[in-house]
Parts: sequence; C-alpha cells; structure tokens
Amino acid sequence: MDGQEGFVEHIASKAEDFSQWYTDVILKSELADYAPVRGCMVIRPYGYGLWENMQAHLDARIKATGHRNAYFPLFIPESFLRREAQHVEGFAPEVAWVTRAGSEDLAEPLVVRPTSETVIGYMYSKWIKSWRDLPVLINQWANVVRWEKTTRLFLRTSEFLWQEGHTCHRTAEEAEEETLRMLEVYRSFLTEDLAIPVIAGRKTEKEKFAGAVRTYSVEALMTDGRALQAGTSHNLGQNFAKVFDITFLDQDDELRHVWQTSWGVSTRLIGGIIMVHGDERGLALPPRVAPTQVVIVPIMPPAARETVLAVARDIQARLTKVSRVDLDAREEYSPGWKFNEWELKGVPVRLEVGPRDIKAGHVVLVRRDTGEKTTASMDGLEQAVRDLLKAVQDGLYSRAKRFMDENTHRVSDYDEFKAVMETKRGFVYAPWCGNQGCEAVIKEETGATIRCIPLAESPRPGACIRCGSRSNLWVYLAKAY
RNA sequence: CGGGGCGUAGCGCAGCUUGGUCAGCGCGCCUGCCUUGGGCGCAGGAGGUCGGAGGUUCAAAUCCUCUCGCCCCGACCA
Repeated sequence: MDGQEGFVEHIASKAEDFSQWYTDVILKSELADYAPVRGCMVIRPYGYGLWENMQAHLDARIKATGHRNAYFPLFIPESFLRREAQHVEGFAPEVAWVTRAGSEDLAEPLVVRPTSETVIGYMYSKWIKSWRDLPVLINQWANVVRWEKTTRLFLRTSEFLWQEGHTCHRTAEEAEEETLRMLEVYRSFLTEDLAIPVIAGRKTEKEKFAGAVRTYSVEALMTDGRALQAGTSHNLGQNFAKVFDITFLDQDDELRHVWQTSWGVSTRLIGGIIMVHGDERGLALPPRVAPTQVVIVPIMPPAARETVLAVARDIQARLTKVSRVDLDAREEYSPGWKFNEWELKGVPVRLEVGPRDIKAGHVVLVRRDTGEKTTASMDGLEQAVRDLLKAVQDGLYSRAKRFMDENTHRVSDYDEFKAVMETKRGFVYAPWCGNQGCEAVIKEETGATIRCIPLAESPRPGACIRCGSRSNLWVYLAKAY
C-alpha cells in the first residue's frame, strides 16, 4: 500500500461527494453517532472532548470580559414565548412542547427552550431594581431544542449544545458596545483557537434574530464554498425589557427599561472545524482544541518490543508536561493501520519511535496538516513538539485564510455573480442598495443570501449588484448552511 | 414541507424483476499461531424473527396495502 489512493478507503472522497464525506468523517472518527430519536445525535467521547476544549477556551474569554456563568431552566411557560411578537413568530414553528406530566395534562403547556431570552428576562425583572445593579453580565452553557425539519450532524440537530450570554445595560450605547465586544470575542476565538478565519459583520433586517434590534455575526467559509454562520451577537434594544418589565431606577430618579444583548455559539462550530480543515484523509483538528495533540506510535518488532515500549512510555511522560499525548501501544493493529486511524481522527502530530530511531537517538515527527515528516532529537523533544503544535495551528489557519481569500470574488455584474454561485461558489463581495426586494430576488435567483455587512470595510461608492442603484453598502453574499 | 434514494449480521452490500436449497458475500468481532517503519498473513469460530403490521398464496426477503425510520438535494433555521 504505497499509493495515495489506498490510504482512506473507508470514507467517501471529499472532492467527489462532500456531503457523504462529511457524514463519514464524523461517524468513522467517532465524533458522534445517530441517536434513536429522529434528528438527535450522541456526541461520543472524542467529540465531547473536543467540545470541552472549545468550551474551556471560550469560557475563559467570556469570563475575561467580565461575565459569570449561571443556569436557567429547560422549560419555559408558553405565555413567556408569546410576549414578544417577533420572537414567537420566529421560533414557534420549531418549538417542542410538554403538555402532560404522568397522566395529567399541565395547566399551562411548557415549551422546551429554543433559546432563553424570555425566561432569563423574567428573572432579570425580579433581580434588577437600581442603576447600581447594572450591568448584568451572565452566560449559560446549556442545551436547547429546535425541531428542525431536516437535520445534519452538528450543523442542524433537534437538540444542540451551546452557550448563550444575556446581558442588561443602563444605556443603548453600553448595550451596543457589549454586542460588538462579544462579536470580537467570537472572532478571536474562531481565528486564534479554532484556526477558522471569519468575516465579522452586521446582519440585514431580513436575516436578524427574531426579537433583536440589530444582529451581528461571524461568517466562515467552508471548503465546499458554502458559508457557515459561526456565531451571533444580538443587540436586543428594549424589546424584551418592555415585555418583561425589566426596569431600574436611574440616578436621576427616573424609572427606565434596561438595554439588553444576547449572544451565542454552538456545537455547530464542530461542523465548521470539520468542513474548514478536513481533507481526503479525514479530520484535521487545530492543536489548541484537539483532544489528543500528539499520538505516539511505537514500532515494535517482537525482539525489540520491551525496549521500544520503555522508550515510548518515557517519551509519553515527558510530553505529558507540554501537551495532551496518547500512546497507542495496541498490538492487534499494525503501525500503518494506526497511521491511517489517527489521521482520520485528525490528531495534529504523530510521533513514531522504533528500533532504528532509538539507535539514532531521535524520533520521527509527522504533522497532520501537511504530512511533512521530520526527525527530532531526544534532547529537547518537548520544545520541538511545542513548536510543531504551534506550526500546525498556524499552518491550518493560513491555509484556511488563503482559501477564504481565494474564494472571495469581486464580480462586475449580476450574470457573473450568478455564474460564480453556480460553479465555484464562495463569498461574493459586492455593493447592495439596501432594498429588501433586491435581497429577496438575489436569494431567489442565485441561492445566495447576504451573509453580513462587514464591519471592517470603509464605504465607497458602487452600484448595487442586482439593480444598479448607487450605494455605499458593500456586503458579503454566499450560499449558506 | 417539496423532489430523489434507501431499510437483509456490528458496518457495507448481493439476492427481489420471473415467489419454492436465498439466509449469502466482504469487512469487522472471538480463539490460536504469526507479523509490525503506511490499513499483515494463516487456521478455526460466533452472529440475522430480511425495519414493523396486515394481506395474497400450498409457500413471501421477494407480490400488494398501510406504517415507522434514515440519507441526499431544495425551502427554513445556530
């Protein structure tokens, strides 16, 4: 088996059948499996370990910006959901209900939370009395349920895990600052920890969260050319404050409604990691969040078995101090089998050690992103591994960034735009007149939606890609998940 | 919710058109031996009410009806 083709015969080709490849990778790498309930999945230990590492990094960033964690209940009274008109309209179609307990019908039906603005708003109205109580900066890690019509592992499941932050502020300006602050937290988390480059921007009226005044998002580009909304941050204004009567007595003795935000990212990000970094051989996990960062594969001919194992265990002990390291000493699998297995699982660095290496006083290091093999001296191995993990993290980011840049198209007219969406897809960066009619027609005719109005760009005159009207508004468009 | 595809051993499948030695194959799994630098080899072995319920028939994995579930592509959403 020395040809490229034979390496990963157990998963579909990414180039030929992206969707099947995506599903195969998840199942075969043991990130997750289908549950007996329609649309639900089991996050297996390998996938959950990945999620825990993602949580740890993001949680630290959330706490570093002054927030604390709490936990609110799974069940929400039906009446709560109905109080905010846009909110109920947005979520009602996908809400799961509890109407009975044991053999008794409930006096008031409960919904299983699709998001927690309402129940948290209710609690905030009890807790907040004075301007001195503000801001309230609370986050929760939880599960939510949205009964989607069709589902996909990690990207869209009936139940998913996420964090949702819910804050209250004294002024509109503070709320807007908070909304943008958390968008930046997501941007840096995605780029620095997950090695996923993103476009940060504002959603259009049509695409914003049900009940928000303004929604911001970070948008990532998958390697099949479709965009993924990777995180959202909403400025809720006083919409929920008014219906839940969240008021405070201000310094000037005036009773005022608070200004709120909410923001979240979910296990959907795992789907993003797979589709941004994965390749024909399977997963490629960013070292910062990989459950296993280094796997040691000992080469153990019977005669050298004890010697090699002793060295491998010693290396494992040393590397444990600088990384998450596993030793794969299973005897029922050949080294070649293990190489493929760990590549499928996306482990960033593989360390091979056998009789030849021991004699030479070095080990073989192989990086997952490029497949590049190097040798590293036994002396200073810790530093070499640390450097290599950093290099893989950076390598994954640069590769993804280059892909996003190369697949962000400037088009000169509407026909070219349509052609791009039909062939290579990717982002299209173009002026838009701001008219919802144009937005709808674009979606109808090209399948692309306005992903966001970027924050970073400075406006300059252009002609709307659809109608030709003069506009300073440049937007990113793409087919989205 | 529209269009398409599919449910036969843990996984992937053949068999169905033309009912009757069709309960079969590959992988995986178990036992033993052997091997180990890119998915080793040999020998033996375990495992399936053919998604479910009705119906037709002397006889149903195969034909008919209903039903449950899954995947893909769209529309909707994180």
